[in-house]
Amino acid sequence: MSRSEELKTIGLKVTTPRLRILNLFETSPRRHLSAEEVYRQLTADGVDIGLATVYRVLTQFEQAGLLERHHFEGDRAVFELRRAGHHDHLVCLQCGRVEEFYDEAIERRQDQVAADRGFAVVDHQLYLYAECRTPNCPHRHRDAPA
Amino acid sequence: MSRSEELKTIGLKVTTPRLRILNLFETSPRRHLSAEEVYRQLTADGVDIGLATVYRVLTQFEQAGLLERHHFEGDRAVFELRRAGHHDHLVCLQCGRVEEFYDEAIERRQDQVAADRGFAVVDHQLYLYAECRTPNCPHRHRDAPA
DNA sequence: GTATATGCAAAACTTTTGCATCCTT
DNA sequence: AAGGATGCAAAAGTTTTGCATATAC
Repeated sequence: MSRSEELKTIGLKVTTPRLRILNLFETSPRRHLSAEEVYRQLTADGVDIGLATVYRVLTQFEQAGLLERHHFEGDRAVFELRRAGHHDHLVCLQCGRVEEFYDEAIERRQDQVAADRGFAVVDHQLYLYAECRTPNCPHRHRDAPA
Repeated sequence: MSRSEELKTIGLKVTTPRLRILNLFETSPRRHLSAEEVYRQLTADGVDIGLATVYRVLTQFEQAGLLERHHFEGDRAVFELRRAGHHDHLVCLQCGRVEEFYDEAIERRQDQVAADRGFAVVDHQLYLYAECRTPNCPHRHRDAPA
């Protein structure tokens, strides 16, 4: 499905800001972006776009299931393209890099824990904050931009 | 250990705002409180305190390991007394109530997942967002104050 | 008495909203 | 042509900071 079709499918008109934002998430090496980062990147790419539009589009994409919103540590939300499979996140405390993982056993236990209490899991967020054990870890400090 | 001793242990002077905030977390039926909620509750109790002080003290308590900071869904952070055992959170999507749980199998798998990737888990956050399956769930809507 | 803590006000930062204009269909 | 989308500016909400005063030790 093309990007334009993808937008139409979710009932949104095909506009430049929406296409550029979608394109950014699909091509950026950084998979987790804040609204501010999206705005700065597109502006740097010469796109005439307002920060308010970025916020509106990100929220729309989230509601349509195209993006996932995360609240890692810190104030601002970051967004990520919702690809085929669900996954959780491991955040490196040295460099801030985010690794993704999926563990079937953890998923099953979550459902079980909820069921034991009379609940059914609708969604979940699991973040592991961890230190790299690799000798001479080449990662930059977490505050460094990527 | 008394509350005063607890404060001295972490290198903070024993002041009224700090004692009242600590006392609030130790006695409140609501275990998860935002800065604004702490401020409103203490003000209602007749304590003369500023919102800025609440933020400062909460941050100090977090750094001292007395409180844990959470970013559930939404913008503002909530704080919780760090009691004996670690636990994770199950948030009811009907009423916003937070249930706590601890699952040894999940904890073990988290360590394993990180180890497989060359990391050691320092901290983690796991939130389950779930729907109550109890017939005639008596819970209020999630926006209702508790 | 000295260093720390506080309250208030102002600032900084993130996100949302009002509105006139522009664009998609 | 009509309704939705955009950009800008202003507003709203959360958290931090500057500073004079007050408090703990």
